Amino acid sequence: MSDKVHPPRSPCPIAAVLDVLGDRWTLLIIRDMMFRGFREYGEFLDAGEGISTNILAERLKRLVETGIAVRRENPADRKRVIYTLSEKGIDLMPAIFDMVEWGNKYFGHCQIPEEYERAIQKDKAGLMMSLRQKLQTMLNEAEEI
Amino acid sequence: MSDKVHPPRSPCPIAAVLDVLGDRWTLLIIRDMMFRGFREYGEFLDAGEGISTNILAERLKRLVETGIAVRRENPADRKRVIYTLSEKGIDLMPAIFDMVEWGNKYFGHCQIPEEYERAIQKDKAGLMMSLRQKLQTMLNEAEEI
DNA sequence: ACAACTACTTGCAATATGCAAGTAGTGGAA
DNA sequence: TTCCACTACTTGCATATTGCAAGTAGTTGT
Repeated sequence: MSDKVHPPRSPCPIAAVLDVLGDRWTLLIIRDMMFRGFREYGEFLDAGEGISTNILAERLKRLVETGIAVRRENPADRKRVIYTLSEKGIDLMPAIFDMVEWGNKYFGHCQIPEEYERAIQKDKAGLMMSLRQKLQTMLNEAEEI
Repeated sequence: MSDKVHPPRSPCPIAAVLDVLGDRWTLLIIRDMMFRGFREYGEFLDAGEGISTNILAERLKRLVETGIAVRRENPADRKRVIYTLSEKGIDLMPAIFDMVEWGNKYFGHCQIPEEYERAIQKDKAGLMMSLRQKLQTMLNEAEEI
């Protein structure tokens, strides 16, 4: 996960996914974009996971380079930079939901709120649909700027 | 991803998942167990991804420690060690399928065979069910030893 | 004009990884 | 029974990546 290129990987989708998401931080940033609505550098930094500034900057750059996130400068307030999930990023939702469910099942010490768990079990597709819509809206707003 | 413990993470399932899977190799080993039926150290080593021996050994140990895989020595041929996915490991299947689909959609250079893709689109649940059964059988056989 | 804010960079020490080589316990053939 | 190959690892060391602390640059509000 640096600027350097890794040794070439096999032409397998999983290997390709790992080239982008296979580190300790990237998916947490995506999580904060997807579930917590975070959009700014400072928000990601204070997300409570203790990521350091250089790593955050590098990962955000990479997310943009790989087309998972979009970076916009706000002309109305040019000191703020907005990061939003792209379509490609939003499409990670099923995989991330599955990971949440797996983690929730097997790691007792870190579970999502029970009401949220019930909501998933009751209508996962619906939940995902409305979240997707929300993220799509955020993306469109970002594009308008 | 070493023997040392990382800085503590937030109590979020995603963070917990990343503590186990958040590196460049672990998921590839799981993939080989899940889709290719690999079970031995030597098979993983020659899987074509270029993992080095020390990393492979460390990751296998970690997979066992975290209960994702099971390690058995075969009394009939004591130089062979068999690694098999546990229930917990098998339960990663939905997430991995989703990642495969995502990677397949967005990384043109590394797609799964088209017939396989069609099979997924046609009857994903059925595919997963039969694969799960197969892995369950492998796990049971390993337990019998 | 200045202080605070936001998004980064930079330098360096601590960790983790990759590579090459070596070890230990079988098992099978001679 | 001896020896060679095989399998699953370990070890040592160079290189790469990360974490931490500090610093910089552009912007905004006062």
